Amino acid sequence: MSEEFSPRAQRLRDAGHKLTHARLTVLSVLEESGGHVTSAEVLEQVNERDSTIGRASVFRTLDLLTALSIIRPTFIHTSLTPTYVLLPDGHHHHIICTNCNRVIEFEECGLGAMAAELEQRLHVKLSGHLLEFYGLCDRCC
Amino acid sequence: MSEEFSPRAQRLRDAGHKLTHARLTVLSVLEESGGHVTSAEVLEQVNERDSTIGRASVFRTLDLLTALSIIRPTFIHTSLTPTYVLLPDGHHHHIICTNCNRVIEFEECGLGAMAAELEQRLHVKLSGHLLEFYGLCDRCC
DNA sequence: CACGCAGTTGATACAATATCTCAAAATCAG
DNA sequence: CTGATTTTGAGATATTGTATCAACTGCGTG
Ligand SMILES: [Zn+2]
Ligand SMILES: [Zn+2]
Ligand SMILES: [Zn+2]
Ligand SMILES: [Zn+2]
Repeated sequence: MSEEFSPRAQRLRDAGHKLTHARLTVLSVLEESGGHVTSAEVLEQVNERDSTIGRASVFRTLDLLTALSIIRPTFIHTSLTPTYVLLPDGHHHHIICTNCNRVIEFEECGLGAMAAELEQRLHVKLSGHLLEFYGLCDRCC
Repeated sequence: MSEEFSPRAQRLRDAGHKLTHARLTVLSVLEESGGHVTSAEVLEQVNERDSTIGRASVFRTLDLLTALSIIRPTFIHTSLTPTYVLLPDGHHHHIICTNCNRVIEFEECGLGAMAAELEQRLHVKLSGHLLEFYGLCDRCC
């Protein structure tokens, strides 16, 4: 009986990567976070669960998950630390307040048609997208 | 007779900021770059034009321009350096190849209606957006 | 279920990148 | 021009990510 892995872990394996303890730990931290976590927060959470996992592996895993379009780094406020979001169905959408840096997520998106058109016209194969609006939130208007 | 400034410089002034030499230099570097420049590239270009401008001011200006939705940092490959793009009419769109990290820009976007709907429903005031697709480019398919 | 190899790891030193501090300078309204 | 205020620049410092490489591990094979 083969062990059960999360769908995202399966995607890692299907892409030819090993399901190591370090990778599974990083992935579970990301999955249990509310989204928009910085690398420092991921490092801290990973360390809480298993302090033997090295920093380098955490960064390597974040890069790997990014390459597989499982997560995506975005810049909210400082240019120094990106925050990572999961791309649950391949996409993610939010509004960033340019005054208070609050992030408002929203779900709906009608970008399927645009993606299909781009794929055909530019001969690319798209696996996800991120849509960010900037402006002032209701508190800052 | 008042000096002429670029529309983006005017936006800075209108928002209550001074049009200093450092800020105008950073802005002109960004405007003359092709877009997708890293902070290191901006620093280098600024330094070429006026080596007396300090690093701190360049970073401060990048943050300020970001807050005003004049530019936007995005993450292309390494997690270490964001690249900045101008938001010419408030928006920018590109496709990032998750294999070779090539960036393909495209112009068309039908997000005006979505922006209007979000403004009304969430009581926000939007000033721009960034749309990123991820996938494989034509060379990597 | 042991074997073995390629992929992966972790410790540490290192590199790259951004922020802080504060006296001095520059902007710009009046 | 003058003065109130914002902004600057140098460099030390903090933060964040990478390189190196011997040791280890996942996992296919038999
Ligand atoms: Zn706000
Ligand atoms: Zn979407
Ligand atoms: Zn490519
Ligand atoms: Zn657009």
